[in-house]
Amino acid sequence: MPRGRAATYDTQREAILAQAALLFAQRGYAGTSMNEVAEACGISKPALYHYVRDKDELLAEIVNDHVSRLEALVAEVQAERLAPEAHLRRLIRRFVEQYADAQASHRVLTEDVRFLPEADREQVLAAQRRVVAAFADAIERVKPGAAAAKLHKPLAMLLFGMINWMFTWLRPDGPFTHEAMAPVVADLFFGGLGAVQAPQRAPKPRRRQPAPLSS
Amino acid sequence: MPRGRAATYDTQREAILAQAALLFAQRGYAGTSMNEVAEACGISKPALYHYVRDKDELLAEIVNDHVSRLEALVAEVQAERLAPEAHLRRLIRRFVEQYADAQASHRVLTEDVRFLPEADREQVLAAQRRVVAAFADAIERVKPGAAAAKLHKPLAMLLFGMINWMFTWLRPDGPFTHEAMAPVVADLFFGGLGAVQAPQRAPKPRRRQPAPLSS
DNA sequence: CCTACCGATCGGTAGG
DNA sequence: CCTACCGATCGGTAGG
Repeated sequence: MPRGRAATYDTQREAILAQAALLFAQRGYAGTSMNEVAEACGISKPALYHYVRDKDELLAEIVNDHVSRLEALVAEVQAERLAPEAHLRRLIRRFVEQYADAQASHRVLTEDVRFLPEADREQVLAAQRRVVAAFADAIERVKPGAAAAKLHKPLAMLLFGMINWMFTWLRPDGPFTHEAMAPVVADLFFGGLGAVQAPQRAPKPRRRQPAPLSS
Repeated sequence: MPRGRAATYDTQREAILAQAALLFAQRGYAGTSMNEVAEACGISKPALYHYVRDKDELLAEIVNDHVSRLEALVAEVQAERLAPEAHLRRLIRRFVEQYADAQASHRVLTEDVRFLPEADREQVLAAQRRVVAAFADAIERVKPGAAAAKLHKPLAMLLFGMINWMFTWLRPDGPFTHEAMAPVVADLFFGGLGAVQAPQRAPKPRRRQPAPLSS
C-alpha cells in the first residue's frame, strides 16, 4: 500500500461515489454540478478533486462498478448449473434484488452512459452486451428455436424492459417490494414464452414516409 | 387569426419543437444549450426566443404535446368498443406505433419530465396516471380479479416497461420494426397473464437494513 | 406601431 | 484542504 494514503481513503471514496450516484440519479449527470456533489458529501470542491480526477471519472466509476456486479451475478448463477427454467428464474430474481439495492447506480447506467467518453462508453456497452447475451442464451435453452427465429435477444430485451422499468414506479414505501415482484415478472415471462410466435422481419432497410391521408 | 402573425409562425414553431426534442433525446435536457437548439434550427438565439419564452417552455410543450397524443389514443381506442382482449391488443399496437413515430418526444417524456417546474410536471404526471389507469382497467377486464389483488397497475407497469424500453434497443435499420414487435409484446403479455399469481404484499413499510453476514 | 429578426453582450455560474 | 480565482459558456435580453 502506498505510503501516505490514509486508511480512510477508500472508504471516503466509496461514500463519494454513492452520494454522486444518488445525485446523478435524481438530477441527471449533466444537471448535477461538482459543487453539488461536494456539498452533499460535506467536503469542499478541491477536496472532492482529491478523490476523483474529473467529473467523467466519477461517472465512469459508478457505471463500471455497477455493470461489473451484474456480470459477476451472471457468473455466480451459471456456476449453480441449474436446469433451464430454474436458471432463468434465478437470473431474474438476482437481478431484481441487485437493482433494488443499487437503484441509483442502475438509473445512472441506463440514462447517463451516453455522457461517458467514447472509450469508457464502449467498455460499458460491451459488458452490457455480454449480460444481455447471457439472458438470451438462457431464454434459448428454455424455448429452443427462439434463437433460430432471431427472437432470443428481442425477448431478452423485453424482459429487461420489465425489470429495468421497475425503478420508475416501485416505491420503497409502496405495497410491493422488488423481491415480491420478481416471481410476477418470471411467471409473466414464462407463461408468455409459449404464446410468442416469430414476427415478420424487415427484408430491407425500409424508407420512412409520412402517412397518406387515410389512416 | 391575429393580424400580423405570419402564416409560417406555427409551422416554424413546430419545426423548432421537433428539433429540440431530437437534441433533448440525444443529450438530455440539462445537457443541451439553447445555443445548440438555435443552431440545429438554423436560426439565431434571439430568433429562437421569438418562438419560445424560455427553455422550460420548450420542454413543457414537447412533453405536453406527446402525453396529449397518448391520451387521445386511449380515447380513440375506447371509442371502438372492442372486446376485452381485442381492446388491450389495440392499445398495445397503437402505443407502439405512436412511440415509433415520436421516439424523441417519448424519450424526453420518460427522462426529462423531472426538469419541469412543479406545476407543469404535476400536470404531465397526472395525464400519465390517467393513461396507466386506462391500461390497468383494460387488464382488469381481460383478467378479472387482477384489480382485487391490486395487480392490475403493476401489470400495466410491466407492460409499459416492455414497450417503453423498446426505444433503447430497437434500431430503425435493424431486423425488427416497432410494428413487428407489437404482436410479440401482446402475445407474451396475454400468454403470461394466465400464469401470474398474486405476490406477497408488504404488510408494513419495512425498514431497509444492510444484509447480515449470511446471504 | 407592428413583425421578425440581427450582432453583441448582459449577469451568473459551469468545470477545473 | 482552504480561499480565490481562470477561460468558457450558460440562459436570457439589450438596442437598433
